[in-house]
Amino acid sequence: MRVSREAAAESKSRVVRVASKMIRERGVDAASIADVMQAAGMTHGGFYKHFDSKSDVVRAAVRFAFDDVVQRFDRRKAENGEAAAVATYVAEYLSQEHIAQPGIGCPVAALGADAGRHSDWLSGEFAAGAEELIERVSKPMGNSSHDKRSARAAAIRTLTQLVGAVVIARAVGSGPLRDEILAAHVDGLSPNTEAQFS
Amino acid sequence: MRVSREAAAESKSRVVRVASKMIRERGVDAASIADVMQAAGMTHGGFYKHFDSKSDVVRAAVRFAFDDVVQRFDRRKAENGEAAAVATYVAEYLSQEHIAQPGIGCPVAALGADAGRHSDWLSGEFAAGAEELIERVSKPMGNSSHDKRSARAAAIRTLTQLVGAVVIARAVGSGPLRDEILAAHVDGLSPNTEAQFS
DNA sequence: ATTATCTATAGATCTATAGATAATGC
DNA sequence: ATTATCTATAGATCTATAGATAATGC
Repeated sequence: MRVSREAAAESKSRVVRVASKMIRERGVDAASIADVMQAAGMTHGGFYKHFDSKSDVVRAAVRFAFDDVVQRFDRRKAENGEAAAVATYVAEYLSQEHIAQPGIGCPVAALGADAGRHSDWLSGEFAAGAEELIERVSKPMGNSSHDKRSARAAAIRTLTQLVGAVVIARAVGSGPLRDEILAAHVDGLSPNTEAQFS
Repeated sequence: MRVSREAAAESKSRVVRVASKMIRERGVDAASIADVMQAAGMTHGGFYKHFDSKSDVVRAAVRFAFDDVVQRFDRRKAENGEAAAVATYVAEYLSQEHIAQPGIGCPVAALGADAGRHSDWLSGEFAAGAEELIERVSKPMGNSSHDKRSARAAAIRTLTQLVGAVVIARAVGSGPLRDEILAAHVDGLSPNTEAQFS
């Protein structure tokens, strides 16, 4: 059952999309090739015409996740400006919706620990993705050379705080503690950061 | 080859200790019972006289990890007081040693994402562990009723920031970005928090 | 003729159980 | 007699490969 080149390319990108969601939901190890391929509407034997190994699709899936997040940010920025894009990013990041839907959420919060364990072949994607996020969050914070340095450090702290908040909020399960964690950040995230945005 | 009750109890706690380290290093899924038992000096068949299932030992291993962290903190507190204990906790948390040794480090940074995925049977341990950490970090921050509430929120923000910093530092692999992330926190972690400590 | 996909399977690994063994503890 | 540990294995699952099939694209 051969299909056209176009359809084959669509198949491959569908596998990446499905893998990206399933891996963020279940983790790298628990997302099996057979499950991914089934969710993509194919049998698992066909997988190896598109990818050399599972690592290959995991890397592609992580890159897809970062691209998705970054493109969403850039769309916001084009519409409402940088400061508003950052504010929206933060608000959505700390929302119950994001907590409940890791499959379409931040790859760092969902897979950061997995990347630390597979750093030999996976951390490259995370270094690149983190760099793109740092640049975007730091830009509206400062312009002079000194400002740029401290803005970069502040952006890093904002991002680590967001990631930590979502990781812990998910880890403790649904309940008052989760809500308290989210509220502590929505109300009081990085006072220095907010000041610089205003 | 039966052993004494005492020796059997020691075997069980050795399995928990070994499991706690291996699970933090490899993640819940990748730490197999056979590997844990072998590292504990036993064959894997013996496992099921001590535990009903893998979930059982994972829960025990997570609780052991939290106990370890909390006891270390409380020892410091008894020696040097609460404020110093928090400061040391933060400094050690953000150290290269902690990044390099997840097996003996914070269970939230190592396993928070795993807990989010297995929230039905694992998040209870994380909720309890996180609560203990929040109490300890918030105590030196405020005493009056209003102070207590805001101190608790500040403690939560400190903990999420630490967890996020270590998760991302591990995820990006060793290199300048990792060092920059750690430096951004060692230099400038939670200015509001530091102010309240001084 | 090439190749995207499918069927089938090899080889490894993982959780869990069954039954044997041998030392403890009543 | 009880039981902690070991040996052996069942049953499931996972990555990867081999070969067949059928539609594309030269």
